[in-house]
Amino acid sequence: MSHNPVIAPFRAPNHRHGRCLDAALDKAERACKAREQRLTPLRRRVLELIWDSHEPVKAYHILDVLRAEHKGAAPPTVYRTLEFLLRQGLVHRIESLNAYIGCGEPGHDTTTQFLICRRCGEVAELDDDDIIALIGTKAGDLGFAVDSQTVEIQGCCSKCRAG
Amino acid sequence: MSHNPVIAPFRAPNHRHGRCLDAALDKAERACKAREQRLTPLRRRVLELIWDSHEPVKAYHILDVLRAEHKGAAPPTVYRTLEFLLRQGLVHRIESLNAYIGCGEPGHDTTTQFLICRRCGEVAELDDDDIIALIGTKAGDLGFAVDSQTVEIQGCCSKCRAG
DNA sequence: CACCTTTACGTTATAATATAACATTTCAGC
DNA sequence: GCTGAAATGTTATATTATAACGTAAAGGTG
Repeated sequence: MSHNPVIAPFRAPNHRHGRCLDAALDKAERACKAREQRLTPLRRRVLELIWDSHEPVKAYHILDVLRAEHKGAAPPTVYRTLEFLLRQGLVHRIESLNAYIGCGEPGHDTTTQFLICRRCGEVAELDDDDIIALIGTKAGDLGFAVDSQTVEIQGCCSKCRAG
Repeated sequence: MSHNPVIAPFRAPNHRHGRCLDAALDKAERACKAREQRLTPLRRRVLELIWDSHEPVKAYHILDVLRAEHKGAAPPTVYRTLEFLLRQGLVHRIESLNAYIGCGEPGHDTTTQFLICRRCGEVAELDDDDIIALIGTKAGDLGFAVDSQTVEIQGCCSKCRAG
């Protein structure tokens, strides 16, 4: 049996988001420190805004918030910061939504999969070795060498189905 | 053993694109006729532009060509036409590229997978039941009901690896 | 510390992708 | 031919993203 593939689950009823957010920022601090990368106040703030929920966040939403906080904010402010956070594996981009979401396991930079609930908008993140391997094998059978995989699964989460 | 999953392969050395294009347009005509949908000259022309290659085509590239051909062309011309072609399953949208590609099997409207060669830009399309099923199972294990899957695999095709 | 190099951020402009809203034309069926 | 629905035309604007160049702050080196 393979290990638990869930990196970031849909929020449980008892989810304490404050703790979740603190943990994410703390992990980010450590990850950056370990790699001698600078998690500047701006970068930290953007990461915090992304972790504000478990839903993907739009670049221009981040920009709106930053603008309210300081005058120098402009699109490059946001996109450069996102670029850094993506490079460090602290956030992921959801291609099918043009939006960004925090990564539950920054160290961990393999390809992951996203479950996107169309009802509540929440996203869960998986790192499922079986999916990765099967896609690799199937592509390999056709002589294709895989660099990366974009796997985004749209549907309805258990909470929404139950509710 | 499962059936051949390849809907649209990477072009073989002997690929005769004229025939390929004609076949695609012909299938489209039939598919629309069967469903009593109108493949108007505009729609047919856009489909033809998309089938002009086996690479994903950008909406504004289509617009540029249409503009050269007739003055009334504007963004809604293209996006509405794409919407029709997508609805009919005649084209697919590649989310990770914001681009559109012809569908090799219009009837066939299950979820498919794309192999995207970063070197030559060509895209192959698969309908691999094993991938679909595995993703469905894994998501189902977490209580998630899958509506649709976006599977886009980036890498290097066999021709580019060989060449 | 003074210098310098690199990295981060500011600023302005513009490119690329996509949709809203309403007017006009065309087509199929009567 | 008339009519209602579908398709297309037209204008405007929203959304997403990058280019290019200038300034400032951080961190290393003598």
